Amino acid sequence: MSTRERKRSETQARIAGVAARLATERGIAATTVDDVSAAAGIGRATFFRYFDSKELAIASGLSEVGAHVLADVIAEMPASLGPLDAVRAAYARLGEDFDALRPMFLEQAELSRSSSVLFAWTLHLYVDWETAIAEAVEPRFADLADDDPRPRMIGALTMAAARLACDVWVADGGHGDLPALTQRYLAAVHLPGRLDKLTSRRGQTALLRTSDERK
Amino acid sequence: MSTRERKRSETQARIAGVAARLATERGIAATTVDDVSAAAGIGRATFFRYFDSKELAIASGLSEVGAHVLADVIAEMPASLGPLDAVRAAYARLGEDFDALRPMFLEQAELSRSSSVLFAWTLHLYVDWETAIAEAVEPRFADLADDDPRPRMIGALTMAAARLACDVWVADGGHGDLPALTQRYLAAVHLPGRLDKLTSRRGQTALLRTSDERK
DNA sequence: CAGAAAGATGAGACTCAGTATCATTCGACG
DNA sequence: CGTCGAATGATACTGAGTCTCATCTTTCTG
Repeated sequence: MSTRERKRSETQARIAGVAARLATERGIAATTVDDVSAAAGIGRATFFRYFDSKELAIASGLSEVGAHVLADVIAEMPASLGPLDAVRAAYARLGEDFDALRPMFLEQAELSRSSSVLFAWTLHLYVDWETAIAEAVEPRFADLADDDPRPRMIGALTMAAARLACDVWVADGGHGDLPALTQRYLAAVHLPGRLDKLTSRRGQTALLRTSDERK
Repeated sequence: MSTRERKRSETQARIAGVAARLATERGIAATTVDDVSAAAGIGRATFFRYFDSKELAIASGLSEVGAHVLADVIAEMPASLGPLDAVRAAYARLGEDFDALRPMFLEQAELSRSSSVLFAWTLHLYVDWETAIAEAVEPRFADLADDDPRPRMIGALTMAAARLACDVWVADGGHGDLPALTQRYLAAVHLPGRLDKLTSRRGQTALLRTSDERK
């Protein structure tokens, strides 16, 4: 990793961290980009070179536990597990360390739902997670066709389940057992083997078939 | 309905419609709130009394075909259908008239994905749809407990499937058959026939206990 | 190693989204 | 009518997000 790349990712992480901390401390509205930039030791213009919006930086900082960690944990799961089981196991694994993170996690979850602008950006971030999950489970599919929708389906459905579990947990004031709740919601997600039909209609990637055939 | 209420909803619809039209014609960035307000015959301040953000107004206008229509169609489906089947049938029903709407729908779908800000607000709107779907399918559950998550689960999972189908369709340039695509994605969504109960620390909440079939 | 090339940064100016205030107007209702 | 409360429009203000340009840093190349 070159010096340039390392500095860049360090700066990005620092901005996100500062943004999340300030937003947690004083609220989103009271946290200006100037504040974050100054606290992160960068210029205002540089801030926007790293994040498209203030909210995205905050949401990104709030979800450091998110996409990459989850993707890495998924990758570490036994190869014998199927895609869905691997995601469930990864969430279970993350849940083991949850107690220590609970207060922080609750605070951040409440923050991300406190402003509709921030919530919108959080949802936007979830789509990135979906993609990360999709990529992480890809190796667990045998005979995966190009543009096979199943990985993304896994990503989207499990994220939806995890989000709902988190919603319920937050609505309950964070008193419940989020990891267990998440497991139960995830248990409700199933991809039937039938989905194979989706991708192998006439032996090719039927879902994306297509303009060429029609023309 | 009083004059005041009628005018209010008329104004709201007019703003959303104008916002969507202008954004479609000239792009989002080139569409200012002043433009929309002027074209809608209202003042700038009034605009923000109806919508929290420019993007929300546009997204709202783009999705008139959305939540309410879908919810109404779900409600019209035969009572014999279970929640999931009702949603699938509703999408199928909407798909029947799709050919006429296809160009407009594609244009709007591409627009909503053209800007990450607008996309974030679109995702935010999808959550409203999830809620609308959840409410629409509620009557199709027997023995529905308070705070039963199954309706929201139906909403979230079907919206995720529909969104992915739309993504794939848009990525393909809108050449494919979106209604059929949506049906295939929706077919991949299942709530298993028998699920565990959720025990929360706060008490016991029936959760995901039975199949989605109405009994 | 020196200098060029490519990239990252900061400063400042600018547009426009979003908020707050206040006077005015409009609809509901007696 | 006349009054009250809600809706509106004008205005001013803060801050997000964009753009340009000069400067500095890393990397490439001879």
